[in-house]
Amino acid sequence: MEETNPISIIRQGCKLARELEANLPNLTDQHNMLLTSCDDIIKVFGTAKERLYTTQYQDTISHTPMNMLIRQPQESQQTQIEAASDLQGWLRSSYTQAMDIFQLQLQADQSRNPFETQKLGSDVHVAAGRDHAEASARSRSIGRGEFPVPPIDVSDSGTGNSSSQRQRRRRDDGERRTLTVPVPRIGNTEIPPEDGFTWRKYGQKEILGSKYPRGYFRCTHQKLYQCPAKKLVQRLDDDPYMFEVTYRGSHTCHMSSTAPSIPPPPDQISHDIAQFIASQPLPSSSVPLGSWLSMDSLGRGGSGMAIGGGGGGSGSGSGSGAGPSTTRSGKEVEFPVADMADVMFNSGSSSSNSMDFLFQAPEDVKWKPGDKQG
DNA sequence: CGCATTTGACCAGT
DNA sequence: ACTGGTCAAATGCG
Repeated sequence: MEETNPISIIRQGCKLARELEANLPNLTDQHNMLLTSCDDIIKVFGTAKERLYTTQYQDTISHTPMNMLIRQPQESQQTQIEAASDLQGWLRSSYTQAMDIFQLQLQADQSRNPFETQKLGSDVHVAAGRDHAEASARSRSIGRGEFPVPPIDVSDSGTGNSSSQRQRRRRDDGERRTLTVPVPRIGNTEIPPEDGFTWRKYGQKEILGSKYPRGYFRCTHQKLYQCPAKKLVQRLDDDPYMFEVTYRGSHTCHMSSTAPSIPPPPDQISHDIAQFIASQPLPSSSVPLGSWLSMDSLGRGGSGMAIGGGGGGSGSGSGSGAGPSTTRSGKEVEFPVADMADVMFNSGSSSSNSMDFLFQAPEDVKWKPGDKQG
């Protein structure tokens, strides 16, 4: 591409995304075409990100996928932000798609050569994590010779001890992938970054040498699909506005749209959708569907005690837990958008705070770098 | 009532 | 022994 202006590149990417969506009905069966198209879009956005990175956003956007573009409209770059504002929906949905594709490709790539995933990650940019983080992660995992092993298999991990003690699985997923993503500076900054999947928190732990606790998440559908995917989310010590997200395992549940390992019972699907819907602050109808699908993590005002809650003494449920604060997202959107929309808008939307909370001054968002409130 | 989160305890790896 | 990762009871919320 000849363009060098990042915004122009972004526009190009959005255009591609629109074209893709327009042709979506014709391409539903042509996964290769879809992959190619998505890849093109991803590359375009990746290029845009590089431009941004190498020019003026370096400080804030460093390792950021396009969602960062969207998520910090308050300070400088007003012009670009305005120009990009109408693209937000597309960017967000594209980001979600990119993550999906990224996951898919990772899975495919992993099966071929787990060591090459980083290359793919940097290509996709969505996962172009810090080198040192990646390196350290790899040195921790791959360095020990860990490979993706059949997860879920609770039977044992070498020390088949059986007997009465409860079994604890460890390193049931081998591969790790670390990326650094920005904290949304608007809305709730406590919410871990959106990545296109739904996660359920199962633990939090203080990590030696880190100011902030590490949150442990697993796929919401772990049981349903026996999905082994997990992620660890931790705020960076030196940059509290960045999360280091480590993905472990890959989503088998995600593959349900193409090659489901275990098809979920229909009622479970509707149950999931119902829950998903119920937990969403439904936006005004003017907001592109794709946008708010991935927008939820930005502004779910209130909940999201997922991260940083409090280390040693996070007051338990005290936090305005507006319901399940799993990082909901478009993962369930394996269904046609129209269907999803139908379901959603039939569910009785009432709220109309979509973009509003996104761009309102984050004044009541009290970001406490120390957090420990002690 | 069901589900998600919190949190202390337990377990595995180094 | 230490640290990170996971479990599961307790708790809270819708």
